[in-house]
Amino acid sequence: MKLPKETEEENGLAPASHGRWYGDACSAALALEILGERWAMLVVRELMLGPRRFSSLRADLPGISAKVLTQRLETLQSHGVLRRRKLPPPAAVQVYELTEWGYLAERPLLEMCRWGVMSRAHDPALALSPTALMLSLRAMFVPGQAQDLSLRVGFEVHGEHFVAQVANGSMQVRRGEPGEADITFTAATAQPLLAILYGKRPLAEFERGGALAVTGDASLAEQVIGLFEMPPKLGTPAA
Amino acid sequence: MKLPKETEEENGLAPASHGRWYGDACSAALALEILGERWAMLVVRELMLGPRRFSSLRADLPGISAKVLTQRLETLQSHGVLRRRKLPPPAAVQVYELTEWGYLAERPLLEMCRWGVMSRAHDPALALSPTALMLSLRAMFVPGQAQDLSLRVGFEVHGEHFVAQVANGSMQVRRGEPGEADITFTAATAQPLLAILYGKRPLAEFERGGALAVTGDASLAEQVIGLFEMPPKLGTPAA
DNA sequence: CAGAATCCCATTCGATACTG
DNA sequence: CAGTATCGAATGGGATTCTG
Repeated sequence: MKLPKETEEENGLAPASHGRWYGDACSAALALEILGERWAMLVVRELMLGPRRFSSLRADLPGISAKVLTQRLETLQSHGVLRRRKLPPPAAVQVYELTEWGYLAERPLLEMCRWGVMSRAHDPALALSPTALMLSLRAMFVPGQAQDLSLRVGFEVHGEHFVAQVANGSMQVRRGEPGEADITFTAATAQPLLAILYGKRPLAEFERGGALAVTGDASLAEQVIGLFEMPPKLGTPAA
Repeated sequence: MKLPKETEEENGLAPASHGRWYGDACSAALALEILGERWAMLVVRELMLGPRRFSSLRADLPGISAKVLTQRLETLQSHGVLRRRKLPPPAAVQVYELTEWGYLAERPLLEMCRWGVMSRAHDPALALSPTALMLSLRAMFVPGQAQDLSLRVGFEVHGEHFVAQVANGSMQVRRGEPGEADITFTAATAQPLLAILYGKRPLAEFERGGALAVTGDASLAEQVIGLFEMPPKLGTPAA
């Protein structure tokens, strides 16, 4: 145990490639070992809606350093959660992309979302990346409200475009160009969208203030808002 | 930031009672802040089937030190995930117990289970606490297989007793005395149970070896085994 | 821009020892 | 039994710098 580290740096796959290990057959412990490391699950979150570049990831993970991001990407790659990929020649940039298994981490991630939002310590006023916002939509989506609804909702947040496609009581979210949607919400930050979708604040208030624009079939707005619901607060009030 | 620590130990509830903070409105980030700390989610796991004592927790979390367990219990309590409770006079011992919100962490926990088990790095030969075994049952339970089944399955592992109650296509697990069940599996460790329930190894093999005993209506064993299924392996093989 | 390499402090972990 | 106290070692991770 006190060997001056010899054959421990060579293999990026040993029992624990970063030194800790629960020694527990519980698969949750293994998952925690991989996703529970600081920043790891948030990196996965940022990749959940498609491949991203290093600097793009860094921009949406406020506070992460280049070093730590590099380390996490390496570790996650060694565990098979993501891979490094070179885009074909015209672009020729390098991106990080979740593996099939990595994409399946959406379920634990959304459950963490739903659990965390029940805490009274949750503060929606903090910064929220476009990807995190779109994933929160999936977390707070109430299938029952969408049984006979079929529509495409566009979102443009901080210049990034997404489409939420509602059909057969379920909803997918993907990156997509504007114009594909029946109704589109445009905002510079996530906050006004949080306010109207989850806080159920009147849309007009934010449209007037210029914080939020709605284009397309605006009559669908109320139905869209009805698709989402936040769980009740249960955590400790503040102490 | 360099103050000789004055008003920092007093409040166990500051913005971040242990110093790190993602500064992210994403509720998953908050959940990670609380449950993503080393050992935290495993402590919650051990409490998931009912209140436990300090030494009992420690015994089932191989490798945790008293110091770290104490710290985690404090932090989790300050976040409202668990509470410290004194049992009524006859017993008068102190136990830790999840709050309502704490119990709701079962969903993220089970999703982590289901995700982690898809890794080829998952090693079922490692130690598994009785509680972790019982929760794995809930994680691997396939509702479809139990539609018209109604029975109570008893488990005795390492001297601890549990009952899995199957009805209406769902299954609850709780601590319970032997004799409440239609069929009971008894084993000293979790391994033989993992082998027959998930590995679909023949029951007889372990009964003969004395690693596993079945009492009650043994004809139900096959049906019980059919209730559970492991997801396919997807993670990196080993490198 | 995408990292790799350094530096360095603060935190944290785990082992051991101690206590009501 | 249920923790507390202390200590040394390891690690984490922020900032900065350098490079292809």
